[in-house]
Amino acid sequence: MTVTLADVAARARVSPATVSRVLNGNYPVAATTRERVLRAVDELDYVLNGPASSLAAATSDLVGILVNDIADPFFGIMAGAAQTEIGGQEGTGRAGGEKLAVVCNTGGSPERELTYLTLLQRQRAAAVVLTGGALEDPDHIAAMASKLAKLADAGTRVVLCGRPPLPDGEAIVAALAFDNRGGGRRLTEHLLALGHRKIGYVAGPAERTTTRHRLEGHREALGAGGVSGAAGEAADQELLTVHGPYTRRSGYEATLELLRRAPDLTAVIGANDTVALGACAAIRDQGLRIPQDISVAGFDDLPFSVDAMPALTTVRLPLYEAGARAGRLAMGTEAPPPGGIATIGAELMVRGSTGVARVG
Amino acid sequence: MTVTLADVAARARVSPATVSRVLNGNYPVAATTRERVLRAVDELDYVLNGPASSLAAATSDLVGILVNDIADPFFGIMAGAAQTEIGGQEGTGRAGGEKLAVVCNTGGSPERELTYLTLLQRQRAAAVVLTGGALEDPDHIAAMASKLAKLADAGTRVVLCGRPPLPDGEAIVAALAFDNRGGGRRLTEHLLALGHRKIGYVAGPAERTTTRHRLEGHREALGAGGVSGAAGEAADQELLTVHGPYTRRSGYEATLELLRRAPDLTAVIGANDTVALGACAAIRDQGLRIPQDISVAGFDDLPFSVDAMPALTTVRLPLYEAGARAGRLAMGTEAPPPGGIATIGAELMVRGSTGVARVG
DNA sequence: CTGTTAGCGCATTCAT
DNA sequence: ATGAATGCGCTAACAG
Repeated sequence: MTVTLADVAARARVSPATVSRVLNGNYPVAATTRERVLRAVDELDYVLNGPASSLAAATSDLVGILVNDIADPFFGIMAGAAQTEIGGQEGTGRAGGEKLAVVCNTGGSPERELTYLTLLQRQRAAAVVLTGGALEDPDHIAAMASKLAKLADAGTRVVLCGRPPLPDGEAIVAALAFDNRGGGRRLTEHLLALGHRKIGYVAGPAERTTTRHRLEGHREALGAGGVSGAAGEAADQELLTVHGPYTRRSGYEATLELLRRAPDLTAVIGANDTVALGACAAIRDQGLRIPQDISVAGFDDLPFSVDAMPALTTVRLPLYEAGARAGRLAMGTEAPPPGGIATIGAELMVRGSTGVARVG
Repeated sequence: MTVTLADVAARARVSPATVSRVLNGNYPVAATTRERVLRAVDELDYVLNGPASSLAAATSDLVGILVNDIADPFFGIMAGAAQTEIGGQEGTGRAGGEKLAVVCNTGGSPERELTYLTLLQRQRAAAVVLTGGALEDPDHIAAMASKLAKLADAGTRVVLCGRPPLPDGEAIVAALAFDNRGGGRRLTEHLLALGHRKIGYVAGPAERTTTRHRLEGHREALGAGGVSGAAGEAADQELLTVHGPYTRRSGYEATLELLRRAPDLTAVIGANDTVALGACAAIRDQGLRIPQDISVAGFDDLPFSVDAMPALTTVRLPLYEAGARAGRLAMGTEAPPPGGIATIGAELMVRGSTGVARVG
């Protein structure tokens, strides 16, 4: 029924072992023999049996890329870059040594994150790339650390991309972390320099590393700027912060809420660009102008941010480069950074959505 | 070293077959025995060997979802929906019967599309979902048809989502096609009703089904509206059409080109929303207003389209619903439509970016 | 309901 | 450079 290695061997008048060797290309085979075998492969339209191959070799060519939200270009860009790096070597059309880079969407659910890792472990994946911020729940962190350690034990290469290293990060090949704190700080410094003192902050989901780091950078800048230094002002800051998911809707509603709490607001920072666009919509719906009445800033610099009117001031994260590097790290084609940890810079992009704070 | 089924069996004092049965849950096992086995699984921290399992059973739990561009929410939304439907049954944390839904990014390259299919075939994937428009090159169509037939032969369920059926579509389980032609027609009818007669069209990549169908709908409406009926006007239409990739940049540059060719243009249609946003930027950079001077419309109704200023008139495609349905079709949990083919409606969303055509 | 037996298709020793 | 033999870990008949 289905063509096997033995069939190819018979047709090429060689032993199965020889066919295996030419297919895997990791063993010397006479040129004429190889030719004969490849011809037989084509003629029979043979396709290697992956499971059998993986079983015998005790490793597979599967590489998993985990993302929190596949519909968000933030992850799409990183995942696409990693996948290009991993599975990009334009196949021969035949059965070569290509890796199968696949992306798995956890939807931000910690359970599904663990489930996917188990599934990948079950497949004896060659590598796993985890992208984006992590949940800060202690139980989940422990479960993840244990799971990743087992994967590493079984020979799976683990790479973190846009995610800070785990407490006990021995198991991982490398962690590429974004400088969310620094980015957040620079963004707020920019607003302070424009004279803003009442700055609303629509933060991301609570208990996520990304959310916390960006917020910490923001408050760091406020403190250094003397805005939240005085007693009583910490509570004020709490008042000016609202948490929510990374959606336009969250940005819209949180901004309305902030405007209600503090009508004298002169600027709003969004957890990311999508949230910031929601904030823009809310502000305009209130009859206010951007940036004359209220400045708005985002985070990530996704492709559409430059298209907003006015164009969005934001913090650029080199998503493609980070994803590509993670892909190479997973393949073992790039040396890990010293200590296994690298911090990736975040660059402030000043555009039209932020301006001098209005007076009064 | 690594824990196997036999180890679990020994610890639970049952035969390997029994362990296999409780793990796969597709065979009656005494409750107390099952309990004992599951305890042993947990104690030993056993994880099923996927390749071995797939080899013995001659099928795997892998489901591939192919997308043209993972960084584009158009695909992200469909893929995410399909993945939720396929791998969504919140795992027990242990090793259950979950399917592994994975998305593969072809980047629009026909070679990579075929390579991924071969890789999936090699893994003996349980199902494959192909999303988005297809390339119309005859060679590629033939290669795809042949490859899909082989996959189907090997027991892989093939589902098309947002892609028209293949010429000889016997092999596929179902094809869910978007009504791109109807959507394109209604969009242009809307513009004609507003008095537009000179309509620029920034089309998608040539030789793609999606591009052709949307364009056909557009021209159908023009013909019915008497705009391109007269002789000589066909050439005029060619002049008003520019092809390019689905990018903002393409929309921007093509629009500048269209404006150069026909300064009396009163409307521009983008191949999709991203392209339309690029068109908006170009128009504004020329000092023109939307929609007073020029109307702009897109396609897809991606989440950000409503955030443009003014909000984008576009054609809504129910991407999430289509993806979810494709997922269920792939799982076999939903009956295929009659004839295996279903056309999914495209709804016109009129917003602020289109208005009455200026006179003169 | 449970145990026994046989492969699944390939990679890899060892020979030659 | 090639062939022969062995086993990877599991599922699927069959018995019982």
